[in-house]
Amino acid sequence: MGEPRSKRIADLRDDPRNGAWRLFLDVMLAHKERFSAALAKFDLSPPQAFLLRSLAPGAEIRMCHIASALSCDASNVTNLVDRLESRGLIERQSDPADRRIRNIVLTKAGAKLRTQMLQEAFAPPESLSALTPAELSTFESLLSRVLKAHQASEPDACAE
Amino acid sequence: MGEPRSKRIADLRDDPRNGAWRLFLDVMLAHKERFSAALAKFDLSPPQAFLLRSLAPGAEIRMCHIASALSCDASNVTNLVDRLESRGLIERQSDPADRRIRNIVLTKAGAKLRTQMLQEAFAPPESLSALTPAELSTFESLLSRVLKAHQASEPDACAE
DNA sequence: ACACAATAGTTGAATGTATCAACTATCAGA
DNA sequence: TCTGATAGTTGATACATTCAACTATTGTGT
Repeated sequence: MGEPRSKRIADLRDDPRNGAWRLFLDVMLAHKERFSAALAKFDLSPPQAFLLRSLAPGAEIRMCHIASALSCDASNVTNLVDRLESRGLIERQSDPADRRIRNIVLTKAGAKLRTQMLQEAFAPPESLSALTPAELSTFESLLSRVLKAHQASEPDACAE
Repeated sequence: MGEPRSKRIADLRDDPRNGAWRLFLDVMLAHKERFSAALAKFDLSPPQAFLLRSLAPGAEIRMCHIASALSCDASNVTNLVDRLESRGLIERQSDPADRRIRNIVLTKAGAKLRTQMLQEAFAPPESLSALTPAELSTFESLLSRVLKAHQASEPDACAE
């Protein structure tokens, strides 16, 4: 029990990942306002927007995969899908091979709204222009490696 | 009206910021689960956690500044502060110089819980270790410049 | 002083999010 | 065929979020 507390604090301070992650979260927070404002034009909430983002046009995706992509409960997905389906943006389709499964697909209107919404709400922020094209490329490659490292450590929550 | 649609799409595809921002959001999404799980131990919701994070121990901060830091409505801050105060984690203090203002401060219990919570829920993810210390330093500096560029373009919402 | 606008914060209503437990239906394997 | 796992829904509950309307207070211009 020499100096456990100050040692622990020093360790945390010295972790070179700390500052990077703190800045990551701050950048995230900084863009919440622009994001919400852009979504308001489409009458979409953030979770609804992320759900739409996860739907590739022309592709079908199971609800349990949406839950895993959004890291949320299955019943939450039921709720979100209900709202978007009632607006005619998506559709539930039954899977002929497994009748438990409901495949979600974009409607024509949904695909159109999704494209516009992605361009406005998910567009890169102006502040990214502070980086040169070379720096952007570096930034992208670093993020890509972080994401891959995460995916390698964490298997998909959904079975199959 | 030569080829407006394909030109627009090509422009978007060519924007070097696009891939970087998409990856940024994917990294954010990827860590939602770990974040929520860590917060569950403290019975805190994400907004409550970000509110606590914005409170420096020993410092006082106005509610309108919290609203601006969290990019949310003032009445939402009232709501969040109510909950945290009822748990004894923070306190409202009146400002002697301006009686409209309520300054928020951490209680002793709040400061303790905040420290533990920051270390678990806001700790850098393991996936950041995929980067070398030199790369982490680059990553941090790039994020810092993006954040600064944002702050330069957007003045604080709160007066003063 | 006075009227007036701006600011800080609260309240109540309305809607959406999120989780949990309990449930139905379906599939897959011993 | 029994059993357990999986996909999804439902209802209950709590919290988040915004809006409009409101009180209280401060600052400004005349």
